Amino acid sequence: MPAPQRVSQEELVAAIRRIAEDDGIDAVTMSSVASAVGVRTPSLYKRVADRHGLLRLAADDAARELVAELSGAPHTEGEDAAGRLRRMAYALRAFAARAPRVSGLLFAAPSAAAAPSPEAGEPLLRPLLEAVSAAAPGDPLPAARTFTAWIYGFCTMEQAGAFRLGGDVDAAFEYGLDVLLGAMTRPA
Amino acid sequence: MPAPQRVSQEELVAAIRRIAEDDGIDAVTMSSVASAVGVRTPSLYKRVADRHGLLRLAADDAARELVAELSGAPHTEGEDAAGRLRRMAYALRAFAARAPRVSGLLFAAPSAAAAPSPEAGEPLLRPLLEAVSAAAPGDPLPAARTFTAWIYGFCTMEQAGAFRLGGDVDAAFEYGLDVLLGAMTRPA
DNA sequence: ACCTGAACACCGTTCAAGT
DNA sequence: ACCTGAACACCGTTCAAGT
Repeated sequence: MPAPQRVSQEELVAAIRRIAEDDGIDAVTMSSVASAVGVRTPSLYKRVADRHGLLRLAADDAARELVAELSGAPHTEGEDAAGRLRRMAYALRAFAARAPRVSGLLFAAPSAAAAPSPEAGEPLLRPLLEAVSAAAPGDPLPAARTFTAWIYGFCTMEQAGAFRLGGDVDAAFEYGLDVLLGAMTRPA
Repeated sequence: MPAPQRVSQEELVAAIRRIAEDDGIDAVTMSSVASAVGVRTPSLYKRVADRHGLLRLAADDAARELVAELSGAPHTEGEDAAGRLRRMAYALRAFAARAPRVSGLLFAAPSAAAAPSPEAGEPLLRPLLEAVSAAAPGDPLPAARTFTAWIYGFCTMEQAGAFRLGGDVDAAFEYGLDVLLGAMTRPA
């Protein structure tokens, strides 16, 4: 006798992300998620291949949300490529601050199986590469890699509490952004 | 009746690091480490408060090793601060390539309890900060944070296989290094 | 002083059985 | 078609007992 799904995808993803942000990635267990959505553990295997699948669900959802934010922001009329990159950098950092646990999954998942699926990750990388291409003369790849390495490293370290020497972290972010955008837009 | 320790600190740390690099951080369990050094699980609690303590042991050891390499390299006579930073960057990247799993612990441990202890981490950060101070005019903190964020992000992404678009990854490293050192040594 | 066996509460995962 | 109870092999951790 056919039976309809008891928990929606939205409920499931919301529960995973809530647990991740409240109690950490390690707290996202089959048990905790199952009991959060009111079901027994084995039922989750109908939705997901294994525990990493739960994390990928959260990562994909975060990627989708971030993509929506990046493309949702109004393209100011006279905005140049450097300005677009700057806006993206702010959005990425704000997202990392708002959802530190899942945003860690976006760029450096504990396992490839917990990383966003290629289909979810690609729309996140593409606009970044496009903006770098538009801003930097010549080969955009080294510039894009420098930019993403820096912003990923900065947000990760900030969220990990690695900036322990005091000082103004916002100012350090601006400094880095200025350095990178300056170098990219300066003709080689 | 007093009894001497059965496994040396060196054996213990070596086993942890070997398991971490061979099978991943998740494979560093009380059980796997205990059986690798030929002892029962509960015995490990004489050496370490909990599982994160095992990871910290590895992280501290990696930090010590890296510090030795950084300070061991011969100070070329006429070397300036930018040259010293460049050498450090090469050393960090080489270490990340050689010991990707534990080097991940160095900068972004899954938990603060698994991060290097302050005493082990400080000698790693200090020479970096000093070199940046010597190279960059003005406040060294933003410059140092930009440098460490970039190099951490680059090495992590490289080791995670995140640079999937082909191209010359070495060239991207040189590009980023040139950009950052150039900006730091240029007067503001 | 160090090590151990036994025990506890917890995991992820599988699978036959229920509806 | 989805859900479940029961079972399995595995964790981390504690602690009283051994030497």
